[in-house]
Amino acid sequence: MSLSNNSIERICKIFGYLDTLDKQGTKFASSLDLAKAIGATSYTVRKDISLLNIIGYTRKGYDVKTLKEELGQKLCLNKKRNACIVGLGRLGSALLDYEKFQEDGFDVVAGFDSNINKLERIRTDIDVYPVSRINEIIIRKHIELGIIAVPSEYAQNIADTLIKAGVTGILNFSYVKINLPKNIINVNLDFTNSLRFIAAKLSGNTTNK
Amino acid sequence: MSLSNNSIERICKIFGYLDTLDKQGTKFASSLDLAKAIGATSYTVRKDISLLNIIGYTRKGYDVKTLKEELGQKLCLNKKRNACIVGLGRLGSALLDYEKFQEDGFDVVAGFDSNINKLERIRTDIDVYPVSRINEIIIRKHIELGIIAVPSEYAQNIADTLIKAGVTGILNFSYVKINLPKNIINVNLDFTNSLRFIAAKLSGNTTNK
DNA sequence: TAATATTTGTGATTTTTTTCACTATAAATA
DNA sequence: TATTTATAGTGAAAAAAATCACAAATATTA
Ligand SMILES: NC(=O)c1ccc[n+]([C@@H]2O[C@H](COP(=O)([O-])OP(=O)(O)OC[C@H]3O[C@@H](n4cnc5c(N)ncnc54)[C@H](O)[C@@H]3O)[C@@H](O)[C@H]2O)c1
Ligand SMILES: NC(=O)c1ccc[n+]([C@@H]2O[C@H](COP(=O)([O-])OP(=O)(O)OC[C@H]3O[C@@H](n4cnc5c(N)ncnc54)[C@H](O)[C@@H]3O)[C@@H](O)[C@H]2O)c1
Repeated sequence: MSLSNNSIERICKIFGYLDTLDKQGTKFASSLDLAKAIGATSYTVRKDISLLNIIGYTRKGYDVKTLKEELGQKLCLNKKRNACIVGLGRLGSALLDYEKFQEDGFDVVAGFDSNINKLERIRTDIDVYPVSRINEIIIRKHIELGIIAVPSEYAQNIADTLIKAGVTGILNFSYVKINLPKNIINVNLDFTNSLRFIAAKLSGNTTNK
Repeated sequence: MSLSNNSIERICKIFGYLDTLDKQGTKFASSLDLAKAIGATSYTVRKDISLLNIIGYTRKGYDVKTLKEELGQKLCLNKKRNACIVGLGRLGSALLDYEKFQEDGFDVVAGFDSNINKLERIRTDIDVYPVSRINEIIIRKHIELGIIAVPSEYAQNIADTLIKAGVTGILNFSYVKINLPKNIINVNLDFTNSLRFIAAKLSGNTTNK
């Protein structure tokens, strides 16, 4: 099996939308329904799904529950994974209390910060620790994913620490690109770049593809 | 001029990195330096830049200050734009106090929430208002960009309200895709999808392109 | 000054991605 | 039951994107 990043991204969105549909009690969804919900075309959706050898039903579309199950299986989205958040400032503490991660199978089981006072003051159900304990806790709690919400100048260092401890996936909210071994999967979310993208498109001297 | 979304995204990242280089005092950057910093190849970077008719210097690369200025000009990233945040909960209030938006030319000039108690309790330098005043304030403060951080079920409604008031760009942090007229530019940032993407790639049964 | 090394700029090529166009199928309807 | 309609599946075509390859330019070094 071999999917492009674009296909993976689309399928992840479809997966999320199927969850919404399922909770609403919707039984079937056509490729066009799915396409609209994720901002793609129906051809692309059908191609993506058929790349995974999943089939739908003529004149009905895809069975919501089944498709979600199968997509989840093929992309390993059904398996729960443990995550931690490093940097419990404004953004990190918001993330720490975002229950949806858990609902979606990403269990945030630890938070880390370098500021001991902050650790004492923080109110949350999730265990929080000083950064000095990253290695120990990641191993003990089998943490696979690291979410980085420290000031950008420390992001690379924290990433290195996380990886040394065994984390294999990193979601980085700082605005620096971190350099990682290529077996580590990494996504950078820089909100400023999203605003820039919007501003650039608004300026209009670009295609709209 | 006509740039693909991919090119725009890369250029936005380059723009941000040039800012970092400039602050460090770095004078020149080669296409390879830029490529590494944004996770692309040097060819692609050179193509992107030359699509904008910007030229570099043989054996030196690009002049950091000049390139930043020119990219900013071509993509309208130098112009300041006013933004507002709707939904001042955990995420929204973190965003409200994120100074970097302002440094990068995005002035967050208003926050809105439906909860009056929250508005009274919130501590921030930015003016906050009840949602009933969205229309009035957006017009009065010339707000072009709306950042949506309300619970997902209200996101579409808030988007409609923002657009009616004149906002033309939307950054949506909720997990629903909002439907918008096509002259409105919109980016959805769903963190769960980023984690899913990482999980899917970790599972390994995908290409690494 | 000559030789060398580095880096841009870009047309050509290759690869990837998307879209099209059409068949097959089965549900709904007459 | 026959007809119509909606929708999946998919090879082929088209479009888009990325990469290559190399000439041109100029800084550096010998
Ligand atoms: N606040 C936002 O809304 C927002 C928006 C976009 C991006 N970000 C990015 O997220 C990151 C955090 O931003 P923030 O606004 O939450 O900052 P913040 O200053 O509120 O919080 C940073 C936290 O990291 C901790 N910290 C500092 N160094 C550390 C280290 N070496 N190890 C562990 N913890 C450490 C601090 O004690 C603090 O609690 C930054 O990289 C920022 O660019 C934040
Ligand atoms: N907390 C996070 O870290 C996080 C992470 C990813 C995505 N999100 C998304 O961001 C959004 C906000 O999440 P949150 O955790 O900050 O939620 P929250 O419950 O802490 O805050 C939501 C805020 O929106 C306000 N609100 C509710 N309805 C409103 C309306 N109609 N108009 C204006 N304001 C309204 C509430 O009063 C509250 O202050 C959600 O869509 C969530 O999915 C949050």
